[in-house]
Amino acid sequence: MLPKPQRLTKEKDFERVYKKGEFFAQDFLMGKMLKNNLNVTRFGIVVGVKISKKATKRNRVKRRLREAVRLKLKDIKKGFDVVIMVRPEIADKDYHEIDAAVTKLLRKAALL
RNA sequence: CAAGUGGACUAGAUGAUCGCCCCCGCGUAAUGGGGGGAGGAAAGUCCGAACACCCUUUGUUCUUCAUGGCAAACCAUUAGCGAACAAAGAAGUGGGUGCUGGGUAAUUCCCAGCGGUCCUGCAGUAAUGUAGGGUUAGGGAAAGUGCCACAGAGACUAUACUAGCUUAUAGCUCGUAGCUUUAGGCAAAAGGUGAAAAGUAUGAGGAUGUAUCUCGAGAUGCUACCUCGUUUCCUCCCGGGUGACUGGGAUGGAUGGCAAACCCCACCUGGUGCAAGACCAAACAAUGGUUGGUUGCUUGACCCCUCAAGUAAUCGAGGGGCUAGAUAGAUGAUCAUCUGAAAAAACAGAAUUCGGCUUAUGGUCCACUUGGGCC
RNA sequence: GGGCGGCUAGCUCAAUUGGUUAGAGCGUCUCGGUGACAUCGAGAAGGUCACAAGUUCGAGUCUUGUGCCGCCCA
Repeated sequence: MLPKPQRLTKEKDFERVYKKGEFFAQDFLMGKMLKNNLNVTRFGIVVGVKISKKATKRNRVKRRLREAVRLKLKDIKKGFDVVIMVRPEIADKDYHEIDAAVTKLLRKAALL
């Protein structure tokens, strides 16, 4: 799990990133990012019902994504709000594939 | 051995690294230390309750009018039978339940029983009875309405097509007799239709009628009606049972099915739901809505053990235990080893709480049923 | 968390208050027609009425349970 200050929690924060954020994508991952004028980078992870109707599978995907992001936190540039979204193919991927995709995604966004 | 049904138990272990949530009367300048951290279904939301607020009624107590002064502000309301506390839910538009007794906070749930029904065995000529097992939404059809397709003559006010008897009429014929046409009446035992044919069924004997077969007579099958025996249901009487029901007897009687068709009867039911509600702050003249936060939030119809009551569901007493409480939402990720056929081993993620029901599902064990093999 | 609705042919929809063999349009296939195609004409195939159980003589229709899809409430 991410430390609490580095989570995106408020509905309004998500709305702001959705409307004004810069879009990028890689494989089965998508993201939007926006400067937040803080000295930390905050992450929000969105896994919708379309990924799977089973709550257990969605939770598994979210945990793996968070873990992949958490292990890279100290190398990530500070001062952004990032929302990560997923496509349905992620349901069959194991942790190592997700980890590799997250690395490529963050490099593409120039956060890493 | 295989399959099915029912029941009980279980839901990987250990270690390493990196993390998250809650608690601590452990501790610090800070870093830290310790403890706890998803399910049997957490699911579906099909029921029931707790709890909260609102509505109505009643009772008790307190007060005799606090804020504000009728509106420029996003919306609504704003001067009155006021406020607080407690108890109750009358009426039944409507909704729900429906054999009996018990359990429970309560139920459409659970337990035990009664009746029906199905299967197997036994008894009997048969109807039927009886033992075991399964299953059962099971009040009322002599309160009323409605429906019963197709087929069939007729389908609940029964009914006359074929065959039969009979009256009238007209025709053929020499003819009072015979045959035929048309109209009406009688009769429900035969034929054929259907889920059902008019309403208890069945056996024996008599009797009547009829169909088929062969040489007139006989044989076989069905049979109105009568007698006797057994039997279903209704009514009444006497027993048994808390009761649903049931045993015996009597004279009298015979009422088609469908209420998961309308309906009738009996009983239950005020409404909304933690997105309930409460508090703090912001804004407003005030209150509410609104926005942000706190709370409600986990000690509870709780769990475990022993003894007692009860056929059981369940419950009484004693002892012990504390077992998630999040809020973009924790309870994890990766690797290694072990058990294992397989650890990528199923189904699946708490959101106010609890009790049921239903559905999904890996493994182990037990009981029963069916089938096969061996002795 | 709470509330509500739907499911019939490949697609879009019917089925008259339980009744005989579930229909229509589009689409598909075959034949005709054309040098070939379209339009057109003729014909045919295609349904576990979402699934299961029950009530009934009889169920797409009634009852109950299940599954799937969708909508509403901050």
